[in-house]
Amino acid sequence: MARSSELHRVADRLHSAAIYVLRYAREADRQSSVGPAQLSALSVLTYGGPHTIGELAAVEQVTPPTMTRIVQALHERGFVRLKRSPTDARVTICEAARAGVAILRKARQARLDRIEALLSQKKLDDVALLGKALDAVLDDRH
Amino acid sequence: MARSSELHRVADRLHSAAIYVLRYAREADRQSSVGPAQLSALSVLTYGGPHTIGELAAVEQVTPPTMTRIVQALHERGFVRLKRSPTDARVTICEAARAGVAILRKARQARLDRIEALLSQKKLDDVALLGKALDAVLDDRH
DNA sequence: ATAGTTAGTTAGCCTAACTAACTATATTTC
DNA sequence: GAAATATAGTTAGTTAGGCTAACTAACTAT
Repeated sequence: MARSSELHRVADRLHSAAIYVLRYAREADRQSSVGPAQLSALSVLTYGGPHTIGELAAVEQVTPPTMTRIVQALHERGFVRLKRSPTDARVTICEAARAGVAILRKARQARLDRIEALLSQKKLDDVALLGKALDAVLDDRH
Repeated sequence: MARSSELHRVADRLHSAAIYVLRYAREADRQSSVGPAQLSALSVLTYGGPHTIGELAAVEQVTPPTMTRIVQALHERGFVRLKRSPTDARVTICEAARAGVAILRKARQARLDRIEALLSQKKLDDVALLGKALDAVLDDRH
């Protein structure tokens, strides 16, 4: 457990850094035609396998109606397959379709390329240090 | 300049971490009644002093019409003061009002509290390492 | 004085978030 | 086994925040 003043300072720094990094990365999304909420849901389906609407809503921390719309948009574009649960007819199971996986990979790579460009301006040692620090502090959620 | 594979890995890690941290912090905004775009603009005005609409749009990396609306919303709520530039009648100068500074401080602190709670679960050394790494990698933009 | 540029606004569209209220299906309870 | 309740998802309507296109007002330069 960290000293309070240091915690304070790092929380502030992390907040600013997160805003800066995502704002920078988001510029890559403008090409992609699929918004960040849709990409994020698609990412869960691609790397985490099929999920119900409710599960997706919980993972993405949005309300069910919001996830309904996100999934509808993905479905209209052919990026997910939908089917009824065989054991519970209320439940809709979503699965990433081939085109969805492809678009996700592409959009994700565009974001990572931008962040990489940002990091490549920095010293190797500093980047390695950041890698180590992130590994230490963040467990593998999301 | 970092090795390509390491850059790759850190970019990915930083991306995930930024998403996670902001998603977590954003929960604090639900109380606040002022949206993130408004808060961010208010932050620029509070810590950076008066700016024109155009300057704000540039800093926040949004288009001028978007910033017009953000500033209008802040003005309606009494969080900013507006005045014409004395030297150029096209220009609108925005300045944080007392109520704006207050709401910003409160909302910002709520976000930082949440991030701090996240960090306080980690080891002191790891948090300090992250602080060092962020200091090294990010210069003081934003 | 007119032509061109710059600052900002208006209008209209989109995504993505919310709440409230609904339908359809499952489950529980009497 | 019927009624009551709970759960999964949808629909409807609102709000914030992003965009482009097209506009007005004001300044600048020729």
